[in-house]
Amino acid sequence: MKKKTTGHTTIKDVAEYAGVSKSTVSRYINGKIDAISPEKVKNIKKAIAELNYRPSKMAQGLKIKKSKLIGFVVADITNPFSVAAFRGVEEVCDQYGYSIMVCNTDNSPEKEREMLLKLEAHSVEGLILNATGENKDVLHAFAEQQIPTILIDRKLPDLKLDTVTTDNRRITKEILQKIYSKGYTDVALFTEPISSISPRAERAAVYQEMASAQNANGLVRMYEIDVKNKEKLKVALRSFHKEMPEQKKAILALNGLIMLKIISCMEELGLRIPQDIGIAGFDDTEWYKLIGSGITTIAQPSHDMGRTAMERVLKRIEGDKGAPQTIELEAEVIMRQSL
Amino acid sequence: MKKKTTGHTTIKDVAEYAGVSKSTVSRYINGKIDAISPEKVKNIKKAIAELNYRPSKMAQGLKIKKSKLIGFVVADITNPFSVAAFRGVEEVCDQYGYSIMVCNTDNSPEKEREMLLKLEAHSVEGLILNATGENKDVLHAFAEQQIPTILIDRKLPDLKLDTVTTDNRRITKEILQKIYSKGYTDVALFTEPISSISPRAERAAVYQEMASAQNANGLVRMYEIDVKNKEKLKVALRSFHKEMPEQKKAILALNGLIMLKIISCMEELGLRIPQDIGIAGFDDTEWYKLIGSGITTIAQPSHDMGRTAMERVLKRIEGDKGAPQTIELEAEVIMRQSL
DNA sequence: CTGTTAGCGCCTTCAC
DNA sequence: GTGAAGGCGCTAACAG
Repeated sequence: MKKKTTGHTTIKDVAEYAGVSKSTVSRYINGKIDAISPEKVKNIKKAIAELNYRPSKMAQGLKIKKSKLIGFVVADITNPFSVAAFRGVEEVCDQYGYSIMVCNTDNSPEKEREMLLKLEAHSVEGLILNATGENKDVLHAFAEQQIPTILIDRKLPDLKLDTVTTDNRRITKEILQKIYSKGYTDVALFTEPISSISPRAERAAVYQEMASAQNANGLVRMYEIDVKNKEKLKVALRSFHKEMPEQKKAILALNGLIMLKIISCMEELGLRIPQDIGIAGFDDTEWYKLIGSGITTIAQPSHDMGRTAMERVLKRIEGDKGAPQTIELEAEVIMRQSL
Repeated sequence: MKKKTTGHTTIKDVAEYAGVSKSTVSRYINGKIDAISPEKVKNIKKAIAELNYRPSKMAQGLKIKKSKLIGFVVADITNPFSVAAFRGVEEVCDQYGYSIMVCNTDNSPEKEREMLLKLEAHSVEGLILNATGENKDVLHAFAEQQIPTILIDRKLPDLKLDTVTTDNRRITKEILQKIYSKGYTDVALFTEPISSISPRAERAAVYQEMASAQNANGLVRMYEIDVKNKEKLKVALRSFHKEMPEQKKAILALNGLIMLKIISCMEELGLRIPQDIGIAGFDDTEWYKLIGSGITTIAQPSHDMGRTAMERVLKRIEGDKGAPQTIELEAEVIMRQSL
């Protein structure tokens, strides 16, 4: 009956130490306490404490087919959105005893594929995915194995999956209206490549409609920029500033990353905000209010999106077989002085 | 021999479909291909592809005692340091087929304890920990089970564990020298509660030495601030600014979070940087160069710290039994215009 | 080269 | 109330 001092303690050790069978220990672990005689309960409790026993999730999982693992796959962990969403996911995971495997795809479909396969191999019970737009086949495999998958932020139209996003169209319209109502007559959109990323596409579409109706001469000015290429961004910025100098100019930055690059380049070019060009964008950071006199932006409920997504996962795990639903959370325009 | 269309495919399914035994499939999975007749190899490959088979890590893990899981526990996922370090960890994890369970403790020892126990239950093969300073007993349990644990950023003096940090003393000294050499005569330290967090303690200690030697009247001015309490911070800021107005004043912010709060409060108080008070701090963000004319700061090699920590974990997993080592990476002062 | 056997740590009938 | 037995999906000798 002496304590082992090394290696992992198993249910067998506990059983022997407590002088009962493995079954009884198992019952104890699983809370069937009032089906065990009080004395044995006491012994088992003591054994567990002294042996420092922790039931192996792997063994439990193998048996009952529940890993207590959730996969959280983000396109860019560097994006504050990802971190905020993570915290939301985490809150509800903690509450229900789930752990989170975090994967970062860097917007690379290949990396995403690897991560998804890895998560599948690890038997995650649910998946929260900020998708690149590819790997439909793997997602299909998840569906076949009944592993609930929730899309976050980015929709995948042809894949009938639960989705949590923002009301991109409405909010984009709202901010553009505010821009135009401030007298801007030449509004440009700066964006990372849209490819098939739904929020980008939706925002761009609304911009196109509104710009062609309200920009001077109906000119739609969309600049697709590779954020790694600062020089090209500067060229774009300079050319936008130079053309039609008599118009009052503003830029709508399609996400936080490109906003950062724009501000940085404008500074280097000696372009003033908002005197030379007004700016507004998506995503909010605490830093925004400290840049110049504050950056006007759209704050997404990132944290809530994470929470909501994980709550959906939970519902599915609990057996909800309802039709996939798309949940749109409300974003909010925060007016500061950059317009 | 027909394909199952639902549920998880197991090694048994593959074996039957390919007309071989489970052992042979197992051999295939584990790369012992030249110990199998070419024809069977072909059949197995085909079966795996058609059945969409992915070996269960849980079952493998149970058998060979390798979960391919790494626990990454950070005190504050919101801190850019955590994200940068994560990416470093991730890089090497990807390379070696490990997955990462990310846990956020919010600097709460209780939450940390829960997370650690959870990770232990999941049989992580290694642990990278940005510690709160408590839970030595659980860490002890990890050691007993030979689960390599690497401390990152924050040391735990009485625990002889591998540790990856920054040369806090040297770099703090360097930046303070730069501050004093710019003619500042009244330098204050603003910090979150130091408690027993090693980088904070080390930075504060160096500050105390240098301030008592070089501040006017040898005055050491340390303000311990709860970052949640903006009012108290403002009071501190105002009082620091008012006392001895004839001295040239600067603040050293002990980390990025408190820096953010300081800048924000100074703005609200109408205090100008650096005319009224010069500032410098720790941690770097891309935003720093855009605030005013740029914030002078210390950039930590966060990403490398993550990489290095994970590399250490790997060495330990591979059997390195050497004495625990403390690896100090070099930080760097980035001078901008806030001083 | 390949199949049979015996577990890994745990849970779950099924008898007692 | 309790233990013995079987099996989750996989690997690792051990015989052929």
